[in-house]
Amino acid sequence: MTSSTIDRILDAAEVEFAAHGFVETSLRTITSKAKVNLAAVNYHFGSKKGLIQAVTDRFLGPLTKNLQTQLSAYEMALTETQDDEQELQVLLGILARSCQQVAQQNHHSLAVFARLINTAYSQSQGHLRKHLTKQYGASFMYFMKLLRRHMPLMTHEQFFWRFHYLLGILVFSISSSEALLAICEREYASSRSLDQIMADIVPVMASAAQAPIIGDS
Amino acid sequence: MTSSTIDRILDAAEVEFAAHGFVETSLRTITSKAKVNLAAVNYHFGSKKGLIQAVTDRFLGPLTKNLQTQLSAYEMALTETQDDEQELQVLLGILARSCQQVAQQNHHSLAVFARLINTAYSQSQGHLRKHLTKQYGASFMYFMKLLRRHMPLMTHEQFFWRFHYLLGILVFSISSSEALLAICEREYASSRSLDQIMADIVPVMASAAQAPIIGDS
DNA sequence: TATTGTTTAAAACGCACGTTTAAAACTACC
DNA sequence: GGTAGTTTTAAACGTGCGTTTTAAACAATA
Repeated sequence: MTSSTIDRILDAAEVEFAAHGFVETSLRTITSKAKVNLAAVNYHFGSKKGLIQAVTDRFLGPLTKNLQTQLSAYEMALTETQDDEQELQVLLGILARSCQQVAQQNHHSLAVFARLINTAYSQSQGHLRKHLTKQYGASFMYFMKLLRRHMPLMTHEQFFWRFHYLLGILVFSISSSEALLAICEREYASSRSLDQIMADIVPVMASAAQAPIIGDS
Repeated sequence: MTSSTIDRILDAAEVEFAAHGFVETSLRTITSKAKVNLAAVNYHFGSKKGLIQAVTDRFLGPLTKNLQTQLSAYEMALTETQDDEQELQVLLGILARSCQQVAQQNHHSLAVFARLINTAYSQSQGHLRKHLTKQYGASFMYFMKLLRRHMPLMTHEQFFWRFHYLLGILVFSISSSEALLAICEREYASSRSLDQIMADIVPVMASAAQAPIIGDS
């Protein structure tokens, strides 16, 4: 099997990146966990940056594809006269479920995704963010366009901010999910899962989306 | 002036930590920006970890103190028959304003704070999180106790999750504020500030807090 | 089987990091 | 003014990192 090395590197890297982040994970720990020679990363991926991109692309591709198909199906069925509140929750549910389905295939990819978004937005000179929006931005633009319809009274700027407040719920929930689930297990003896979190946040995001506008511009 | 070195280190460290995070900021860049000898950090703070703690303590102290006094004042004036929705916004506004006021004294401390929370919740074996809750947890427990009154229909577990969803809005907004403000400036030619963001998110958090409960437990 | 191209292996390179050291400079007090 | 304690300085130490190199092992083809 020729690609066994590549896959083992990607799997190990995903786990370590999800647990300790990009910079705090060394190629030496990745390659040792993958039981692969150290030089294999640079041989197959060129550099550590190339590996990070390969890891993220592996789930970002399916995620956007999944999102895209679900969104167009949603837009098709939109003409029927339905409750706007309900439609909003369906739309937000699509986003949550897309994340969820990607996570089902690989439990760690979603944590990597959240880290990716967080680091991308944490640097104002966001080359990573620009790369993400250039590569996968179309799907998210599509999502934003559909979401925009449910917040017609906002200006574009107000919607921009509100959208990122909603994104904060999603990203923080995912990136903190491991810690929060552990606390929940210990404190309330309740074994939840990431699926339940993703289901939980949909009505919360919907309410946040519909909150009155106060901004002065 | 004896403590000039210490203060210059703290100031420079805060700026660099806010901009590039803890691990990606080296003592060499900090000491060179502070125009101070490299060894000064280890001399005055013992280690890099000690410096990080000193930087965070410098604003975490005032923040919790500020929060504490505002919360007790809030609790005093609570007996009057007021709109619950309005009181909730006041309470959330206290949290936002506490962050805001700390940020006014030092523009970068709030970004460091957001990074701190993010990294604390990103590791499930969160020694940093436990240290934070042990050191400053009392004020946040107090806040949670007051917030809890506005969500009486939830179980403790449901409240736990909902609280962290709200926290996601706050933390993501702060940690992404620099990037988002830059995008907003470029895209909408609108010069906003962190103060406006803090004011913006209050009604959003309030709506998120009041969202219906769906969770199965 | 010989040859070519691809993958793995072990070792080393250069670099940046946090930290330590030991002497110099400074400060304050007798 | 000399001395003890504190702070600053310059240099080096050891470590771990990403990366490169060179050769060996392997695979496929003729």
